[in-house]
Amino acid sequence: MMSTMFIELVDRILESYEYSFNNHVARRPSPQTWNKQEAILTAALRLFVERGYHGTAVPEVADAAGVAAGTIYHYFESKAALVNALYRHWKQTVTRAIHASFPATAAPRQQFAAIWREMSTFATANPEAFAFLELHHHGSYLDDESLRLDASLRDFGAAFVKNAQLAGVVKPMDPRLLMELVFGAFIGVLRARWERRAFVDDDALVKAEAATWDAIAVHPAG
Amino acid sequence: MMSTMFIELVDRILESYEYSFNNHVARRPSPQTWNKQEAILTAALRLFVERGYHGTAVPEVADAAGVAAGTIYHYFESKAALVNALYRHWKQTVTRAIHASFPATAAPRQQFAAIWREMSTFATANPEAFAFLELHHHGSYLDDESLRLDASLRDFGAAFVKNAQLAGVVKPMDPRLLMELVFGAFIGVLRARWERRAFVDDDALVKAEAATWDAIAVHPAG
Amino acid sequence: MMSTMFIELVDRILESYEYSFNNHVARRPSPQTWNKQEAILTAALRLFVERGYHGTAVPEVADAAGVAAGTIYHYFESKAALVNALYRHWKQTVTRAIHASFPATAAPRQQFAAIWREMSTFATANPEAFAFLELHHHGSYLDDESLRLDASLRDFGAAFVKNAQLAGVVKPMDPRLLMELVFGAFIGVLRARWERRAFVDDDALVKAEAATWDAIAVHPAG
Amino acid sequence: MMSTMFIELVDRILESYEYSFNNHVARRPSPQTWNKQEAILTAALRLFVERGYHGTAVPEVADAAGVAAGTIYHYFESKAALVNALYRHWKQTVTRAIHASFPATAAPRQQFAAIWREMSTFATANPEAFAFLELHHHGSYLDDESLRLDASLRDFGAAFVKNAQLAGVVKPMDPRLLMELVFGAFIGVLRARWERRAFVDDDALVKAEAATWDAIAVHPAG
DNA sequence: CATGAATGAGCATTCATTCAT
DNA sequence: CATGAATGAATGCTCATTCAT
Repeated sequence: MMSTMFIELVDRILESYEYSFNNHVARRPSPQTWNKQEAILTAALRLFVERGYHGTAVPEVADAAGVAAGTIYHYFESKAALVNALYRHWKQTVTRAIHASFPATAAPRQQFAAIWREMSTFATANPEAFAFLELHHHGSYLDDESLRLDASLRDFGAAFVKNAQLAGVVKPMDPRLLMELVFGAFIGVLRARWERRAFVDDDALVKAEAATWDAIAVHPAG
Repeated sequence: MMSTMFIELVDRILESYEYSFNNHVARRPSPQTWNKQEAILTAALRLFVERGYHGTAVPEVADAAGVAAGTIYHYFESKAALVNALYRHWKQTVTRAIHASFPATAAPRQQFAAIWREMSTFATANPEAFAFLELHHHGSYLDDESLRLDASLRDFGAAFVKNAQLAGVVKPMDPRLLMELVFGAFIGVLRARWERRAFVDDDALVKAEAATWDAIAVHPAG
Repeated sequence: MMSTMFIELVDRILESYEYSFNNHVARRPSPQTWNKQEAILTAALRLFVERGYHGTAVPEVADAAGVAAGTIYHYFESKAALVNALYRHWKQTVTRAIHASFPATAAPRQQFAAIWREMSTFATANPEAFAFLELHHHGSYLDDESLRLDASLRDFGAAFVKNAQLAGVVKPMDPRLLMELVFGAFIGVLRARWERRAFVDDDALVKAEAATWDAIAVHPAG
Repeated sequence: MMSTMFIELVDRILESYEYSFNNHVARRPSPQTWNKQEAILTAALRLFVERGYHGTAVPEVADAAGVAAGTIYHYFESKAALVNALYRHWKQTVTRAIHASFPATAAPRQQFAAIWREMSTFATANPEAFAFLELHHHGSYLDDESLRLDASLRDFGAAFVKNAQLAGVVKPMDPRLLMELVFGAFIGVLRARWERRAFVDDDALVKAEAATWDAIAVHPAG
């Protein structure tokens, strides 16, 4: 059974979907410029992943996007606004996907599997976006709104853990700690795949999911 | 029982202890200059963690270390040599600590606990060093020797997992995957502490260790 | 009579006129930016002559040209590219002038006078450019193309000497040696004027020409 | 017959021999340090010729000389003092040699041959020193004393020309101009050898001497 | 909207010189 | 005398941002 708090959290997250990456955009683009903004974001994603934020020059992004350097400043107030828009866009995408597929009435074990599966799907379909979001340290340039989005996904994870603990199937520990442990394990596996230190196919991801569930699950002979 | 391969790996790691962070230092310092080199390394560690490699200017490091900008180039050939010396120094320190306390004849469960305990001790005693080593993407500026050191610690972890699998106490999956999953979980927990998203004391670390063991352990009823 | 080899050389030189100093320029400038590029080249010429290549700082060139330091790098890839563009521009100018006024069908004595006159005109009209081209040691920063241009002018001189030797009016010695001797004498005279060690007007240049012809000419009684 | 003026000039030059390259030296060295000073000068000569004055770092000179960087400042007040000492040393050496072998009572033709021969000998025996003295533009760092030494050799040359004109064997032109023309021709030939643009052996030098004499000589049918 | 030339502060690095030992 | 660590101003060059077109 779902706790009230969890339900409320989920609602709050749904509301936050309103925040698009246009929040920090200099102007509201007309349809025909959409392609240019998208081209900029796509180029920026690749370059930020390849060389990092500080290692990527704005004119390089412009070149890769096929636009002039000045054009970037029509769509984004600054380099920092660009990286935040990127971060927000993809963080919302993954958050939305997780939530959309979350089986609110299923058992925690199935919910866990669903979350893991959704993150796997996202990381497989958008490896650069996943690398950008989770494999980099976004030290100082993320703004409050970006950090809030990140926190909201973690809140969701922690709420799920708390709920599962109420159901008695997850270890009675700090839910935040367990949530971070699970995310850490997932990221560890995906980073190993990204950095080609391990061969990780769908089957391996499913097995890793079962193993990670074991980490937080209550075991008969614990 | 310990496999031969595992023993050999451990020996190779012991040999690699010879490499000090003076390997990539421009000049061999005399005793009285040691303080200056240490001051540079300490300042660089803090700043690289705070702002990242590309986000930190060499003159900033010099200021923080209380030396002139040019002095850094008496001790390190370049900014890249400095960050590699730093990386190597701390990676060796943690590798050495793990190995020194590794109970080669104990059961895998105790070995796992020892590794986790040593990493916890290191991360608690040197939080900045741990953040530097594990929370950053060390993209393009790490050299082969630094990468080798990182790989050697992962080899050790994978060898441990393989050995534990031979003993039948760890799940029969790709040992590299399990190793990365465990490291990821550990880093996740420590990152949560570093970024103040969770209160993680020694007790919590011990509990997290038990949970993470569950992730890779074979369980009676699955 | 003109030797075939000489004719061919002259043709090759004519072809090389295609190479403008924009060859090594970072971007192709639009008409209105021409002034800035020219301002940079003019300032660089003066400063390189006054203080030498290594003795001139790029920001000094920028100041003298009335542009920002960074602007230089819009027009030239590097300081070395700038000095090569400068060298090439003026070397081509003088080479072109010599060739354009070369009386291919005249007697060697008149050809010699024409070459000398053209070099004199150039050195008088562009004293800084001549000083830059001939009074400096262009050690390590000249690239192959620049060296090729220099060589091509010397080839032309040597070919002229060889041709004049065939006509029996020039001493039967290594034509390259005679050519270098003549160029050296010319540079010596012009350097004396540049460094104000002698008063050298047009009349003096004409007399010096006659004297230098005597150096290579066959004399009745030796 | 030798003019009085010429004799007096020669005397003044002889006096100037007193100025050794120790004039601008920080301390008067004791015998055992002579080697170090010499080592510094030898290393500096080579490096200044190879890379130019501004292109050579003082610590590089120290390295090449096998001394510490600070040691150079025991012998020379500054980098400029070092290059001036070097210039003076070699300029005096060549001046002394020319004068020592100058046949004061011989005919101008023989005197000319003697000067040329002495310069050839010097340039052959000390190619780096000759390259340093004559093939480089010593723009801004030569001090008055160095310039005076250079001027005194040119004065000698001009006086010789004037004397030969009195004897009626040299063209009646500005003697300074003829002197510069002759030096220029000589330098042109030697530069061609130094830069390997022509094969110049002793025989070629003798022939070049005869040619250069023709440049300034009065010819029957001029 | 879009451009890209222009800016100038900031970067990593060098190097002439000093000075404590 | 001799050293070489230390300095810090200066160098060649980059790059986020602006703005005239």
